[in-house]
Amino acid sequence: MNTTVRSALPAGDGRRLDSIHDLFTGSMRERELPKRYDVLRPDDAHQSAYMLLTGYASRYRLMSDGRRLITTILVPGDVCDFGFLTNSRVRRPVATLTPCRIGEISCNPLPDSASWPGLAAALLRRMQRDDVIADERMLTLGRRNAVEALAHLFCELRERLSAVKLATADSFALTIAQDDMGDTLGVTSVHINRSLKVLRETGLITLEHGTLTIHDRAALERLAHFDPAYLRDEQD
Amino acid sequence: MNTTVRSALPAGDGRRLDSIHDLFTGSMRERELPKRYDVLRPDDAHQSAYMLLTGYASRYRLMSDGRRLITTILVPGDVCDFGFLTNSRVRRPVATLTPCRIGEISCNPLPDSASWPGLAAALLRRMQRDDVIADERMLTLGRRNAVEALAHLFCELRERLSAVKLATADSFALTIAQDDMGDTLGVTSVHINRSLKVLRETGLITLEHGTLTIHDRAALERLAHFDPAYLRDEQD
DNA sequence: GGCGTGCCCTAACTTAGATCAATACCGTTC
DNA sequence: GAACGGTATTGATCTAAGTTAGGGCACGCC
Repeated sequence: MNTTVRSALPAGDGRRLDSIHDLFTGSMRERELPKRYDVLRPDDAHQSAYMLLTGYASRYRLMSDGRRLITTILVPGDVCDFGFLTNSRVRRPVATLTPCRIGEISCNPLPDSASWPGLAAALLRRMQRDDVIADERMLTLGRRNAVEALAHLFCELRERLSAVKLATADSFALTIAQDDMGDTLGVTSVHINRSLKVLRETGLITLEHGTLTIHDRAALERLAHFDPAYLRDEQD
Repeated sequence: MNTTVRSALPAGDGRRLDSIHDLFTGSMRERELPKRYDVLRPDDAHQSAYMLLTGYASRYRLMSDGRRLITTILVPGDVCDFGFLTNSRVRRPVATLTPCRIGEISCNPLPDSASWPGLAAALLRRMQRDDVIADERMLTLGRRNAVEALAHLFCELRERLSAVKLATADSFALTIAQDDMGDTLGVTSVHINRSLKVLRETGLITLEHGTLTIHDRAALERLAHFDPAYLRDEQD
């Protein structure tokens, strides 16, 4: 159906499409993007589907007076936006936070959801996972203080990066600027800096040369009220 | 597919299923629920799909120490949760904020998405609409002050209720408690009360006997940085 | 080498919103 | 009609975070 996913794959292609990985690998074009590059601009048509391959990117919202909020931090393996599934215009801008590599597939010869139920289910699960991540972020924005917020962000990123083999039990590359962390957690970069100092002085973490090291993960998770359950892909 | 939507409708049913309305009307069972009733409890299986018919309900998140955030306010016509589309457990609790009437349809003989592409597309559009509403709420939580937040909430509710003929150009029934507004906007009910007073004293609104009246909608929208575009169902 | 630019870090002061506490105002129920 | 539970309202005080304004360091560029 043209409102969900367009025409079917060229017949005889023979590929299995049961996961998002299947969808991208093979047909995707890779691009290197600099820091602060706009991947999706509001009101543009969704021409392609994008997957982040390396680096950090963000979905964000701007206010007319310059206030900004990063609504989602994207890590490698994440689909930049699911708007390509409907024939809509871009509603949420997406931009890189660091230099990135992204994979792009054209929207036009997109496989039909009906003939690839496994893919449709995988897309649905991903969308719902994004939703619970968003809910958790809302809880942070509305009810956690800055130190808890930062702790929670670190726990969440570690967990998500760990799922794609980019984090160990206690460390990962964190190259996001403090300004961007501020816009993610709804505070100023000055206050991010202060809160970072608290976490450092409590001995919970160190952050240097773009690497975050967690010294006491249990304590950090307790401080953040972090429960990894919401990130687990329950494939029951 | 059992991970997306289960078995097909009994053959020969003959109904068209091109909208969410089609899905519910006919096969749904109606229930009257009191205020503060749990519609969906975390970790339960999704047995049914629910649509709110009258009243206000909420998706929310709790922290172990009692802090709460309402992540979504549901108005009549809204689907309580889309988790029923996958065979997952309830991840986000849903509860009524006022006495409500809801429509319930069993998950088991749910129509197959493949045979009802119009329905699948409608569901997808609804989910994406919820996402942009969530993003806008995040902007509120992270970057708007309490008066702006309240103004924005009122503008958004008016717009959404207006789409289902439950609001006029300048008024609608607002029976949500100040406590719940606080948990929606990430502030205390005391501060909601004070911000409400500001809006009243500025002459922008009155709120009495459960009815909100907007006296200067343009001014309220300007104050809130409200742009109704994100709510419009662009059916291009 | 000097200079700009983008981050990081810190301090001093201000403010939005939290907390605590008291009173008022319902609509129910006995 | 009294008693009660839930909600709204307001005041006084406190605090987390904002604002403003620096200085520092690393980098790429002319």
